[in-house]
Amino acid sequence: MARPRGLRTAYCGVLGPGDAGRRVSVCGWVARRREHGEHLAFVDVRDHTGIIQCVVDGAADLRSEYVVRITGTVRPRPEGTVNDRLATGEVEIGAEEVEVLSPAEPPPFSLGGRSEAEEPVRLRYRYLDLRTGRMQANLRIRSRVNAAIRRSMDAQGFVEVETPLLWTPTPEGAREFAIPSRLQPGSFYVLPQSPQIAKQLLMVGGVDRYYQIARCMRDEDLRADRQFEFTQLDLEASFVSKEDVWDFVSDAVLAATREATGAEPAPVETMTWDEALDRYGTDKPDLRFAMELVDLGVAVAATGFKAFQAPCVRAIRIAGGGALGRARLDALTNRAKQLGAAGLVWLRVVAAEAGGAELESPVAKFLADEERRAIVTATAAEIGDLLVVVAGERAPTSHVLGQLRLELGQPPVFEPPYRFVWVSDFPMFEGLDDEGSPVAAHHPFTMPHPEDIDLLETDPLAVRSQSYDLVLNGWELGSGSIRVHRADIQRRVFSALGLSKEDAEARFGFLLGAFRYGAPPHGGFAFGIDRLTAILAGEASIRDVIAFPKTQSGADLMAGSPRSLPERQLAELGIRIVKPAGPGR
RNA sequence: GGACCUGUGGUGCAGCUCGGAGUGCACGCCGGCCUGUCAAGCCGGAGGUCGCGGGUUCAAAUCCCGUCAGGUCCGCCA
Repeated sequence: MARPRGLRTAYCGVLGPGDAGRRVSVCGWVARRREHGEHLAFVDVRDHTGIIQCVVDGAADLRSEYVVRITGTVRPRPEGTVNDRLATGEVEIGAEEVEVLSPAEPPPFSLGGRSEAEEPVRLRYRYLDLRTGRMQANLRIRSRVNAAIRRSMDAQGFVEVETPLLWTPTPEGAREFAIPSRLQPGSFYVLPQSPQIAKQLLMVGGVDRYYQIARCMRDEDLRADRQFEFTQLDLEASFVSKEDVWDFVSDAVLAATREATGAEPAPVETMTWDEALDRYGTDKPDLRFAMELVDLGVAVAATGFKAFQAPCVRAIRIAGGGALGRARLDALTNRAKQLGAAGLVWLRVVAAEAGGAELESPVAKFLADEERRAIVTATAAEIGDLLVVVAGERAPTSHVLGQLRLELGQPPVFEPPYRFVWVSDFPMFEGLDDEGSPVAAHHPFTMPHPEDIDLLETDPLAVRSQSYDLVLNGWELGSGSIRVHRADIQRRVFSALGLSKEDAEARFGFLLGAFRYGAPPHGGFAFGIDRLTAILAGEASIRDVIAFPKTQSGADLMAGSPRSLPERQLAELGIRIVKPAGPGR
């Protein structure tokens, strides 16, 4: 707690019996008042530390949210009037002087009430919303998360370097925000979607270990976990392996978790992308709950049941799900189809006449006795459970079951425990573009897996990369990779991407130029601080850990952005509006 | 670009399925009373374009169409 200065000699929320007898001045907002005629009034004063009851002998001409300075003597409350629901409930201030520093109109919504206002109202009056305990706590958690990350980076020898916000357009990746140049009308800067290229140039520049708590801007659609502008811990280091990068980042996120929650988090786990897909049906597994995907390939290898004659047959076990009714099961089937499955087979695990478990299902008659037994064994199913089976190609089958797993079992993202996991060995390329060329899964400067480099020319889709994601409770916190630092490998990657030498030069010329002058092997990472903070603060949306966030349509309900610009300003920038998107404001 | 949910005094809700006078609840607000309250209490009062536009109907908060805003998600986010 900071030492009180200025108009105050004490903070409201920390006064206790030990302060009895002290003459103090507290400053804050009137949270509530309880008046008893002209002889007695109770005024609850709130600052960022909490609330203290002040007792005024006489009338108190105060209203909610008036800003006041109250001077008086701290005293124990009279017997029988202690409020044990209030941290300061054992004491009160006998007010001797009440100063109104600033009167206030009644706020549009209650700041300490039982029910919270809806988000549009909170966002319109964000400066009031920030006064609530929830937002005060969230901003302070965020500050401590940042501080813990900075301490960790500093202790690991990282150098904080700022990179430009006015950057140059890069043709790949997320849609960029464009900034018109006044001095060179018709030319543009862009706001960085990440400092990716800048930090690689810092490695060429011999910085060795760089980090930055960096703002990034992406002009893509918004979500609960995505804003136009967001903050990430961005880092890059030279002469390191991916395990080194993992150590750097793990230290920072675990320190932040300790700092924000006071609890000791489990070490960060590791898993390959293949394993994540097979066990959880997603590249961002939530390890807090089981319901893992079980492969039934062996169990039904020789089946006569057509639906199970597929390259991949997998199941999830829903403990106690046997009680689900027909309507619920039909809904589950429809959901699976909606997600792209050909169908869904459900099997209830019931007690068998001969003892043990047997399966009850519309399709049970198509399965041989030993197949049903093998399924029960493979899934470790118990009586009363429900098994849900999907068959088809490996990736879509896993994705459908992974999604069903989340919809049936996933707790809110912020619910402890905090299960961090590194997911590594992503494929280098995912799918093909319109021209039949592979598409980079991470970015084209990602180093291929050393065992797979020679597949670049023969089987590019089978090439694994040295990239990795950090996942927490099913949210992707960030991603990184060991980068290509050698011209020959870079040429082969570009070639695999269908990029000619000329195209590569035109798109990434200045980076490739830098690499000609001695680039150290390097790798790095970036993770979203908004997302990490939201989870640690117990929030399901990053808007609640951002002071002034935007709505899903990209509007700032308080400031009124975006808006049109005066004609004069547009002319100066050499901009003419062709199609007004709307009436403007 | 698409799917779904929401929109009713300042705030949070109910009313909508089955159309019948802006009906109701809680909080807040204004005034009065009240010397130990703490979600203070008691009495009284004010406050509404039922998001907006159109349609159906004798009659629309309620049914239909469109639209705007907010949210969740898909696409998108190398």
